[in-house]
Amino acid sequence: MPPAAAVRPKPVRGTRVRARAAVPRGDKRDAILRAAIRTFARSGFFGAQVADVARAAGVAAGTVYLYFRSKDDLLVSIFEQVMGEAIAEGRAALAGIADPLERLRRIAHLHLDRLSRDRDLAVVFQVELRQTTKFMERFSNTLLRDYLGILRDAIADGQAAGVVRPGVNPTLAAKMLFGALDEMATNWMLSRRRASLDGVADAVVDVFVHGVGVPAAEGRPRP
Amino acid sequence: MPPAAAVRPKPVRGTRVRARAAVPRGDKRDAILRAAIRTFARSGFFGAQVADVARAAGVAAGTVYLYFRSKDDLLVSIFEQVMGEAIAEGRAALAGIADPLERLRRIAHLHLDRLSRDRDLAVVFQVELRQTTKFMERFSNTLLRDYLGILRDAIADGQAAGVVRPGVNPTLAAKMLFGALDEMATNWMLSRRRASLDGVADAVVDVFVHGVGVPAAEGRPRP
Amino acid sequence: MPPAAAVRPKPVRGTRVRARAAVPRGDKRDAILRAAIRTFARSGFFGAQVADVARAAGVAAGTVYLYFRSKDDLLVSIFEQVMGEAIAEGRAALAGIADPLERLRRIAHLHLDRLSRDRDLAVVFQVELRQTTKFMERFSNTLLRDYLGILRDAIADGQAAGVVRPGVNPTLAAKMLFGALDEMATNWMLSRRRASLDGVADAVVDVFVHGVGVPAAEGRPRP
Amino acid sequence: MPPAAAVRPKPVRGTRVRARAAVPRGDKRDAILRAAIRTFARSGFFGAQVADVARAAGVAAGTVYLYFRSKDDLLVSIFEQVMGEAIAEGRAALAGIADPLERLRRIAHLHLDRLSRDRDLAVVFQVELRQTTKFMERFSNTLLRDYLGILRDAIADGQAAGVVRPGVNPTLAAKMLFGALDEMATNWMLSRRRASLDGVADAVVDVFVHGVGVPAAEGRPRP
DNA sequence: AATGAATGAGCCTTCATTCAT
DNA sequence: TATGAATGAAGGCTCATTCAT
Repeated sequence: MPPAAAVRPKPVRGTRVRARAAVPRGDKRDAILRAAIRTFARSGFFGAQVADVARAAGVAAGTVYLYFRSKDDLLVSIFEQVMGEAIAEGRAALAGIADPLERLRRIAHLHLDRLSRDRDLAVVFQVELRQTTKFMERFSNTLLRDYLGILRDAIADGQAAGVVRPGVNPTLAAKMLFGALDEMATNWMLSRRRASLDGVADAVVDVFVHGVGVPAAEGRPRP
Repeated sequence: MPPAAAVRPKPVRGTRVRARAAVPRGDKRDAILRAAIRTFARSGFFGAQVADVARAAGVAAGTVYLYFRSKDDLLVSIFEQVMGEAIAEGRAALAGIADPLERLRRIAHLHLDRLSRDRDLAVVFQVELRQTTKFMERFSNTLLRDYLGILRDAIADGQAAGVVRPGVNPTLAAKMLFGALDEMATNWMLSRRRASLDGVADAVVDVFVHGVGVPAAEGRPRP
Repeated sequence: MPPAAAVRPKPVRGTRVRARAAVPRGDKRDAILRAAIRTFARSGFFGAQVADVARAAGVAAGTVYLYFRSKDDLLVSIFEQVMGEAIAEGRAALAGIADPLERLRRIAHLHLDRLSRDRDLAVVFQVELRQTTKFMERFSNTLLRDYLGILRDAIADGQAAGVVRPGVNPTLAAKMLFGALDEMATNWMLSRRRASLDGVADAVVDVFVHGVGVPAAEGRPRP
Repeated sequence: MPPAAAVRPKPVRGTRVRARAAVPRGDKRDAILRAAIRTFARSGFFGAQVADVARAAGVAAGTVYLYFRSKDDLLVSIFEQVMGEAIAEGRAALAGIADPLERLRRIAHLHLDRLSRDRDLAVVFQVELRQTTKFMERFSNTLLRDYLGILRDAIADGQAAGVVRPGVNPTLAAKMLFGALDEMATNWMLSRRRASLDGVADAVVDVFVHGVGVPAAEGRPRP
């Protein structure tokens, strides 16, 4: 999906650029990050203690601070790490798709599939990452800016191609689609039942493209 | 043990108003609630201290606990109070409207108008109230359940009336519309510029009802 | 959030002692416990703050909670720790004594000697540990149950051995002796003068065994 | 029992020495005091709130302070009030009894009977009144000083009359008897079963006077 | 005399972060 | 690198006491 997404918040330690390859460079960092996702999802960001994350990662509390500057940094890093992967995955998936509406469909699928693959991650993204306006704004200025840009571009492309109504405001429509997908994700995450999100992406895009109204009769009162 | 001499910390309001009325009830409660909205919006729920809320309300810290059980209760009460008002307002506004699609349009307006009327309130509703799955679930089980129900019913009514496509899943469509409105609200709240939400409600409902696609010729490039 | 730079608050003790020993365990715990005895004795349990105890122990406030669950736990731990030592000491001291009355005499000595050895401890045991029925009951169900049992057994043994009147109820007599000793301890603890308890144990047991009355001629005025 | 016992802590209000008799002078004060006994017994002195006492007495919180200077004063007043009654009762009961040992027997009965008549009062006297060395000392310097004086005098009288062994230290013996009775009271108060204290007083005095030892054979080892 | 709403000082406890080893 | 014991600032909440009515 979005391109670069944020700057590495400056390497905390060991600047030696992986001196010897086989060494588990980042192995422990990953373990801690995964533990953080699990822990934040289960206890909430404020409810979770750094020591809990450390325990879940199988390291000592102090070790967390060898890889992350602070508890906040843990949350930010989750965001950046996951976004980085999502972007790469998104890029690859969208590579050969020219049809603007098909692109939207693909994006919707990627969005929901990725989150439904890992509920803990979904919790972190749908809830914990929105703790404060502080995070929200960061979130907004990276994920959303880029993500909405892609959606908007696809819609604008659709207008150029004549498959999207000229009267539609692409920016507003992009926000709508994002909001709709976001709500689906949140709803799924909160629901106890493991109802899959399969098919939801298609249905969302269908309504988004065709609307709920009856094509010809819209707005026309019943006789 | 004793709190010392204690100087009257300056009367909170005009005390002599309304000679023998029974009004003071809830007066202070409201003041605290309003102060809480302001404070939570500015500092975040976790960042705000109960003492800050009290100060903003012009009362002593302990006074907050005469009206609310806990800091959490403050947040929950904001939610309930505002929701109560919104529901009442909504009911009244929707009373005479029979056309299902017109109902949706009204709801969208109410939704965005109410939040854009008070940015602090918007912050609390769009961010602080979603702090934790705990609140989220509460939120989901009251606001959303009812709210989505209203939207869903309008859509289903639309199907019965022949103005909404039979193929649309009313529940899913309701969530989409809510998600779209919610995203508009969040976006507005985060944006620095005071761009009004005027007109947005209509645009959202337009896309929701007609879709972004070109009516008859979707997928077919224009000549 | 962070605790600031934090200057080492001065090392609590000689840190380099005992090159590679495994001793630090419990070292600090003991220091805190001793500090608690001192602090509770001087300020009373409710009057004392956990921070006072920490300061007296030369550690940070938070450190107390690494060794004890709560302020209450501090009091309970004093009780258990001291009782454990007292019981061990008592067992050893009573080991070779067969004569029931001599056992009572030894117990009385141990009881008063132990408390008079440490006035602060005496205050905690005679006053603070009886704060509430909650503690009282705990106290009663451990200390007293066992302690009274030992006294009662000695008295019953004395009956079997023919040195204690058959008409005496061993349980009641045991409580009386305990009450007498307890009162001596409390009295000593409250008295400003450092009058020693030496000799008191013997006097108490003497009255307990022989009574205050004139042996044969009780009630009959001397000629 | 003891004579004057403490000074009224200076009348809090209404110095008019009962202007018109029929007015419920002190009626409310008594109600509050009784409520305090009940409340302190159930929740402990520190656990009980002044508001609880007020509620139990059927008055407003502020009213308590019209009759008592502070929460502490409530406890002290219970002590003084009850002691006053006990003293009067004791005086009357002991009036015509010349025999020193019989006096002791009477005192023991009065002591235990009074407490066993009202369990809440017993709790307050056996536990709550010993909260702190502060109260303990006050307790010691009034109740105990006077009470022990009476016991000691009786014992000394007994020596003069030849019914008490000359070797006995009257002061020490008095403390022993008090300690024994006190322990009986505490034990009874803590025990769940409502076993009466009837008969206990006689048994205590019996052991106190005759000792537990076998008269002739005391100290003489079995052959 | 009585009320009870309001006060605000005080305290236990938590937990992110550090640092000697 | 890793550890985890120690730190200490911070804050929600209680409750004895006051005082305007």
